[in-house]
Amino acid sequence: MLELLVRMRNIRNNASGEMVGHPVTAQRRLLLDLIRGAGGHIDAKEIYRRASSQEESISLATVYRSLRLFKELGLVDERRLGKVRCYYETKRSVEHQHLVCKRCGKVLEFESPLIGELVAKAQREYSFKVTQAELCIEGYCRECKKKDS
Amino acid sequence: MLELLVRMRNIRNNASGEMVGHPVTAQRRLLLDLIRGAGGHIDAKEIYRRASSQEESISLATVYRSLRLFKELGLVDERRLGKVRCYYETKRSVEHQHLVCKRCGKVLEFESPLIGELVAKAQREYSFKVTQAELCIEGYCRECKKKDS
DNA sequence: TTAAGTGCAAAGGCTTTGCAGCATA
DNA sequence: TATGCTGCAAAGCCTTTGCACTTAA
Repeated sequence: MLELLVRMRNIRNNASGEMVGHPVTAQRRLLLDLIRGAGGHIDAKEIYRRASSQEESISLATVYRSLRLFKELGLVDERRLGKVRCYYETKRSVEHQHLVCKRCGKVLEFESPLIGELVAKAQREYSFKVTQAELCIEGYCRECKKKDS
Repeated sequence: MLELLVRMRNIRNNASGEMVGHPVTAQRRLLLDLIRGAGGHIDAKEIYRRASSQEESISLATVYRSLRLFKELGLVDERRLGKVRCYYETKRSVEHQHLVCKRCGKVLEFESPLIGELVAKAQREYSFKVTQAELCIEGYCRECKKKDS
């Protein structure tokens, strides 16, 4: 946690080239804590709901503004899973992808070196500079598969 | 084209088990034509813009309702590329994925058998019944890469 | 002290829906 | 003729923004 806050405080260069920081406010600390504690796959509304219960006056606007900042600083990843909503999770060292159940909404994590190969292929064949690769697999999880049949 | 309309007309079962169809209206014909003619990656607003120029009174609601029907009938695929918008394209035999340029918005198509392997792995390891797999790669295309550096 | 963050409320963009009238089969 | 599609306008959902006030450093 500490290192994230340090990173927040020392990340920009101002006009004179000095390193200047983003103030570490109580709200930002709380939100980052919540996202880290959520273990991945939490959306803005749920972050707001949990934050409100600890800090009644926090606003949804602050949640979105903080999420944008965290993204820019590389502290969290934003993923668009399923239909509409964005989900957030703190950045992890190992790349992973998601399986989303269309019936119960459960999100499973999924890892494979093949993703890296796909990215490499895109770079090679299209001279494309890849900044992000997202595989979203939709379907039905083990339990929901049974229930439906 | 013809076969798509036939499909639309004969796709449902009513309460008595007879096949009944969705009426083929002028609007649906026009919209399906436009989507097929667009060669992929067209969004609802653009579909509406083009449709309006041929049929002034058509409404955006009809565009969205038709898109939903086409999806349900399996006539078109809906893909969420980049940040927010959905793009539509007529269903093709070969599965493919997309590379989206963050600078100019261009969408490149991308094919690889590795996707199939990933899906197979998900099914195997998680007992997951996969209905859709979408890989969205973001980054910078050849031209924009040059311009930026 | 001062640049930057915050809450609030309003607005924005995309998509869906209620309703009365109209068209397809 | 009867089911169900259409246009219109309003609403819904998620996200962003303008403004005046407050706060971290």
